[in-house]
Parts: sequence; C-alpha cells; structure tokens
Amino acid sequence: MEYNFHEIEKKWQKYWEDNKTFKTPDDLTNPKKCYILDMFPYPSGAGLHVGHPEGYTATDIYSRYKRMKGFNVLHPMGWDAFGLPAEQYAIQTGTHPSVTTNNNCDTFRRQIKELGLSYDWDREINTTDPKYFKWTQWIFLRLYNTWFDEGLQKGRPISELKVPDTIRQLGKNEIIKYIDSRRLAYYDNALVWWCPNCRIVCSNEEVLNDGTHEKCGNRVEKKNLKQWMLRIPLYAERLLTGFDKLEWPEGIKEMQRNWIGRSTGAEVDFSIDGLNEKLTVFTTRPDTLFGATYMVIAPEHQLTEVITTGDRKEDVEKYIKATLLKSDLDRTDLAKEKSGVFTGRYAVNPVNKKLIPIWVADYVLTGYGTGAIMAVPAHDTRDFEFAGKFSLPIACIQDPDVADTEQEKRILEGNECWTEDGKYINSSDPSTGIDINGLNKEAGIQKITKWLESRNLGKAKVNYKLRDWLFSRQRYWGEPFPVIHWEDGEITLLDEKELPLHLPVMEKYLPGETGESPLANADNWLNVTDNKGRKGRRETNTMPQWAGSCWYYLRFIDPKNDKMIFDPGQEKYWMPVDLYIGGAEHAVLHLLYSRFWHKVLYDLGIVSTDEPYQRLFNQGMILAFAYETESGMKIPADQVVEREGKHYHIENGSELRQIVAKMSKSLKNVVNPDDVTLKYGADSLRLYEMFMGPLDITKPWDDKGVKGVFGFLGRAFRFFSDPENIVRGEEDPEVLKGLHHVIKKVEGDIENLRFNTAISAMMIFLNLATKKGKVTGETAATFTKVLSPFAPHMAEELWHLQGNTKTLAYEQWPRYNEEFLKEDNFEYPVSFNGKMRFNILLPVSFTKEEVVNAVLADERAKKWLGSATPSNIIVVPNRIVNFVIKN
RNA sequence: GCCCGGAUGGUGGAAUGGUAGACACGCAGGACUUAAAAUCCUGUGACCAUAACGGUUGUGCGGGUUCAAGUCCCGCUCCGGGUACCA
Repeated sequence: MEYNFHEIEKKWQKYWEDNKTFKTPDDLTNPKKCYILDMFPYPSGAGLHVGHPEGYTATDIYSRYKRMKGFNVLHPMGWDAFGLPAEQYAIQTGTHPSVTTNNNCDTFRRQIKELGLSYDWDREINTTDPKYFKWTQWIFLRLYNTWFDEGLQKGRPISELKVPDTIRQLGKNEIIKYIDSRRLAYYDNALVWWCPNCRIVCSNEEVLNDGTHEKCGNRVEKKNLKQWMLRIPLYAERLLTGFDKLEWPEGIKEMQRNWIGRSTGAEVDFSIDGLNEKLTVFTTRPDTLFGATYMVIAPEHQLTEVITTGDRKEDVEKYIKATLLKSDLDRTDLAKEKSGVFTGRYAVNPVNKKLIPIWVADYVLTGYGTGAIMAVPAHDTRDFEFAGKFSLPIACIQDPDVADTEQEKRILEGNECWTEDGKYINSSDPSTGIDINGLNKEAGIQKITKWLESRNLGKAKVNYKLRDWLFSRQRYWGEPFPVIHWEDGEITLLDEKELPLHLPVMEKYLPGETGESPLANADNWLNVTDNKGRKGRRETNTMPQWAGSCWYYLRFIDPKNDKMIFDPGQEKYWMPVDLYIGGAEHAVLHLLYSRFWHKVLYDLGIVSTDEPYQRLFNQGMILAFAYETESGMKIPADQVVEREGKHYHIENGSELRQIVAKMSKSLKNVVNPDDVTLKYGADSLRLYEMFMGPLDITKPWDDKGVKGVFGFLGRAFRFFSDPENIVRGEEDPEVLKGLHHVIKKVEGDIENLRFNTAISAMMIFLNLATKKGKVTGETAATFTKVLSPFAPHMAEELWHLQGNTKTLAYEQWPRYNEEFLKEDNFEYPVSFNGKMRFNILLPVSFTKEEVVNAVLADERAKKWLGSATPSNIIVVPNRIVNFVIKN
C-alpha cells in the first residue's frame, strides 16, 4: 500500500479531535502522574517556524510514551499573547490588539494541530483573556501584601509585619512608609532609557553605542518614571539553594548563579572630613583597607552634591551631566580610557585615620553595592588604571606569592597590580590597634572584618548582582495593575472581588509624549471617585510580558476555575512540572522570575512545592544553511545553485561557501513548517526535527535531510501494510533479538531525551525486517507501538490496518525481554599495543584464560606477535583483548 | 575581558576510558523505465598498495595520564551564545 500521508494524517487528526483522545484524565487516584510542559509561544503574525516544533515534538513523544507507560499525563498548550507587535499594529491601523492576537492564535493553533501534537485543547489558555489575567492581577495583590522575613527566609503576609515602636511614634505616614518599604512590590521612581520617537522605554541592550535606539535610530534619553518594582533580591539565597534538588542542565544553573551573582565581603563606613556624614562602601577585600588611597562614588550617588566642595562644583556637575548622556555601553566603552573628577573632599580611612581624596567616576555604578568604593590601586586592576591616569598614590600592602623577583619588585614599588594572594606588609597601625601583617588573604579578611565589627565601623555582608525587578511598562497591551492613586497621595489596591480589572476600549493606542502609557487617555476608565468623594486615578502602567508567563503552568492545572486560581487538590496532584522544555534564550530571566513568584506562592501556602520545574531541558536553536563568496559576502539562497555537492552563484557561476547562519528574510533561508508538511507530511517533519541531532545542540536545517526520514516512513508503511510480509508462527530469532533491542533502546533514549539515536535504532530494525522479508503479526504490532510516539499518524493507521478498532494511544508500551537480547558469541577486537588488528568470534562464556588461548592459537595473532613475548595481556570480557609488547 | 557551550568524513551526526565514523544525507556505479521521477541493490574518511590479501594515517592545535584517550588532566587556537567596569 502506498504511503498516502495526507489522507492518513487528516483522518487521524480528526479522530483524535472528535474523540478527545488526549483529554487529561480526571481520575487523580493514579499514583503515576506526569506533567509535561512546553514554553508556550508568543503567537506572532509570522506563524510557526521550524524552531517551534522541535521542542513541541520532543514533549509530544515523551507524553505519548508516558501515556503508554500508564501515566496520567497533563500536556497543555496556550498563548503568551500580550506583546508589542499587536500593539504596534493597533497604533498603525486602529485594529484592537485582541483582534490581531486572536487571528494569530488561530493560525498557531491550526499549524500546531496539523503536527499531530497530543495536547489537551480543553485546557488552552491565553494570557490576554480577562479570565486568565484576573489571576495574574490576583497574584500581584499577593506580592504587594507580602513581606520577606529575613530571619525565617520566608515571605509572610504583610499583616504579620511588626512595625517598630520608634516608627509608630512618628505617625501614620511613617508607618505607611515603613510598611511600603517592606512589601515585595513597591512604587518608586526609576531611571530608564526613553526613546521620544517610539515613545517607549528601552532596555540597555536596545540602546546602541552612540546613544541611539536600535529600532528607530533616534537619540534616547534618561528619564525618571514612576514604576512598579519587585524585590526579587530578597529571594536570592532561596533561588540559589533551590537548585540542589532540580534536574536541570548544569550550564543553565551556572548561568543563573552568575546572574544572581552572590559575593561575600564587608560594608565599611568612612567618615567624611569636615562633614557630619559617612560614606559606606561594599568591598570583597576589606583586608586591603591599608592600601585604600582614594575613594570613588558614582555620579548618581545621593551624597555627591553634599560632598562636592564649592570650588569643584562646576567640574563635578559638568561630569555628571556628561555621564547621564552616555548610554551604558558608551560608559563601558570609554572605560578603556577611565574618566572622573575630584570632589574636593576627603574621607578618613578607618584603619589608619589617613585622609584620602574622594572622586566621582562613572565606573562606579549606583545599582550595585552602595554606589561607592574604596579604591585599592595596588590590588585592583580598575583602580590601578584609574590611579595611573590621575596620578593618585599607589600603596602596595601585600608581598605577592610570585616566583619572579623582577615582577615582585615592580609590584612592591606600585608599578604593577597584584590581585592574587600574598603576605601583608605595611598593614598595621598602633593608634587603631589593628595588625594583619604576615597573614594571607583568607586570614586577613577574617581578622579585619572582626575588627571592623567590634569597632562598629563595618560588618560582614553578602551582596548580590541581582537587582530589583522593574515590573511595569508604559504600554496598552498588558495586564492593567489593580491599583488606584488617590489625590491625597494614598495608594490602594482593588479588592479581590473587583478583579479582573479590564483594559478600556480605546481608539488611539499611541503612548503619551511624556512617557505616559496610552491608558492615561482613557478618561472614563482612568478617573475614579470613592464613596467619600475622594478623587483618584488608576495606575496607567501595565505589567510586562513576563507576568503572564510567570505562573501559567499553574493555571493549566485547573484552567476554567472561576472561583479560585486553581483547585488545591489538583495542584497537589500535578505539581511540580515533571518536564519543561523550551529555548535556551529563556535560560535566565523567565525561569528566574517564574521561580521567584512560585516561591512567594509557596511561602503563602498557595502552592505545595518550593520549585515549579523539576526537570528542565533547553532545546538548541535551529539554524539554516547560507552561502557566501570567497571574500565573505552573503548571497541569498535563491541565487545559489547546487551541482555535484558544490554550490555556485546562479549569475556569475563562481563557487560559494556553504555556511550555517540564523534564518533570515534577507538570506532567503527561512523554512516554513507548512511547506514541509505539504511535501512530506507531519510525521516526516516531526521525525526530522528529532533526527537532526541531539535536542540541546544548535543545528542547521537541511531540506535534504527530510527526505531521509520520509524514505524511512515510506518503507516502514509499505512493509508493514503489506499482508504478504506478515506471517503466522514463530518469529525468526534474529528478528526477535532486533525487536527487543529496539524496544529497549527507544525506551532508554526517550527517557534521556535522545530522540535522534532512538530513530536510528528504528531504522536499523526496519532494515533488518525488510532484509528478512517477513515478520510475524506480533512483531508488526510491537514495532507499530514503538514507532507511535514519533510518527503517531502512521502508527495509528498501521494499528488500524492490523485489525484494531481503538486508538493505540493508551496501548501498553511493549516490554523487552533480556533473554532475547543475550548473545552466544562476541566478536573480540584484538589489539597490539592499543592498535586494533583483527576480530575473532568467541563464545561469551569464555574465561579470560580461554580467550587468551583462543587468540594465541590464531594465525593472525602469531603474525602480529612474531617472536616477541607479550609483557602484559589485557582481557576485558566481551569488550577487548590487548597485547602489550615492549620492544 | 569574564561566564557558559562547542570543534569528529563532502554534510547532519554516532560512540558506559575499550573495534572511531552507527544511522541518514550527498556522491558514484548498477537494476527497473522509451526516458525521467519514484523505488531497489552495491560502494563510499584520507593516503599508499593490490589480481587478491593488506598497510599507514585520522576526532581543532601542543603536551600529559593510561595496557588503551574523540572521551580524563594541563596549556592554547578558532567558532557560537550570554554579559558589560559588580568593587
């Protein structure tokens, strides 16, 4: 029978849909459960590209396999549908973003269904649906009403926060201020990049070197905007320790650890000469205090103005202005040439009471530590560079552990920077009573930190790179904050019962010129009056796209519940997510934010697990071939012709190099899954996506490769659908061995997400079966089951042709029998000094001695051994024989 | 610069420290066909050699550990991703 994939695929997709084959079981008594999740997509107008089906196919195979293994499987799909493109389109055309979004979702849903993925479509969710974002807003209320108890390392309801009496005495305003300062969500000014042309806040990476916006080329400016922020750094420690139990790729854990950026050190207070202020610095090297010869504060530091003396004001102000104009990248670029100005003021070094000058420089950042540093040029490369440029003193306080005496001399004289370990010198002062001379780094840090703490001059301190999360956008198409700002300055949140707060319908979606969200123009929606006549305005910022994706896995558990965020019993059954697959581009942000929310919900008793995603896997990017000339000029794929495996320019005939690059319109190398499905069918697309290589690596799409798996499916179908090939009676032992081998191999490979080798094992079996020409009906049925997670349409069709009337989706996964896998003989590779020379077939039961004797009796061994006597003979049973000959 | 990942035939890739190149693409030859496509069969790392057998070499580069290294260790080169002076 010919392999008519179009007909087969249409037929079974309809069957699955009509019969709701993949509806999640309601019976929660089955102890075997598996929650398998894809990172849900943003439904762009461009439709699916071949990168999407990679992860989706992987989870689909895993889901189908787990069902056959008797698991209750939860495998849902939905849309992360808030986002800029729909809003931009609305600005241009006036079409409401929900219309665009729904159209895009329809396209995505159709395309995904055409791939035969076994989602439970009854659980589809959409982050832009008010029934969904009602609960996103609900979580925001929780964040706002939670504080972090550092002692218990746990989030707690704000009602449990004790306000100190000293604050209480200061009155209502101070109490509110205190409470607000402890909430996980707070409202504050934040300095952000603003593009006046696009009327949008830009991220650092969107701002180019020359200070222009990468999207429009216009100059951006720094703007202070009122923003919602989330105190994620409070959870830094929990986010770090949570990794321990998780089955995540080590590299991803490492990237998140680096992002959180824990560092230990000390905070040290410096008093300021002539002012009743102190300057606190964070340092990882309190041991180098004696080497601190100047200080630097960030231009944005709140004390900069106070510290600057009259005669220096002009210079400092000029410098601050210049800094504000630079993009962050610019600031770092100029870092090669460090810049800074003297404030005219001096600080007192607490260890020796020496006066050291205070400078302002943009290499010190406000966002990290305390925004001020003590500079130790002799032992910090940045400080060394800066001191060199501005002729500041360099005091070496550590005799370096270095063998090179010339280098040692340079370091001691302050002509070279030393950041490694060594023995302290010049590090004592009788007047303050501290002496660490002779100690090494570790001991020095300990001693001086203790000394600082005993004198109340500083304390040990852990610092994180992780910063507060800027959690608002000046956009229309996002979740509205359930927040009202009253005329008297009070901020209140809507009551739970008032949710969801809908987005108003508008005619114009353009943001305001001043950085205000388009919502500021929705007068009817915006202005509110309470029952006492007090006037207020709703929050006009909306939440970032992260909000919806931070918790969607929880809603899938009980997506239609309109009474609660989800049913706790069902949550307890399904959580945590057992397998989570998505692109590595979300390695840090999405996963970190999502873990943070989850931990807050856990602390509040809303979810039952501390971590959301037990096992994580990142699929690699799919690239495509592209072509370039000898000189490296890129040639669009439609201008390239292939002859005898080589590539030539269609016009001038010059030979081109095949390279691997990202798919892009300009290179004309974008692959659309619809084209592949049309030509080869969904099963072939699925199979090729998996056969290309390991799931986690970056790999190029090759249309020719699809032909390979298409050929395999065609051969398989023709062979197993032909009654002449299916016989009764005993199975051929070789076929039986092959069959049980493939069951075992595919099973192990699916568990380890190594689908490429599973497919090649199936190819090997098919090659064997076709060579034999005949298999039993039982073998055919078993192989059909093994193939079914990979090529489900074809497998259902074969299953049907084999006389079955029900779907095979819930058939039991075949069990392999080790007995059939046993070999009688093993073909030993025999090597001499590690070089393989020949093979010899011997019974597996042979002892080492028997093996050696059998090999020595072989003519070929005599040839390689010659007259020499082996000094050693290594026999690894059923693996290798190696003769060691010394010459 | 730093962090993470990678480098194996013409191509994608396979290989618990134990026969490097499974499986597939491509290519070459053959069968079928008036012909092509499709399908099927055979060969295919490179080099040397042959009537045939065979041999040498080979996993980015240089060292090392080991009876044995694509795999482990040290030092590099190049490529991809992330990040931007993190005190």
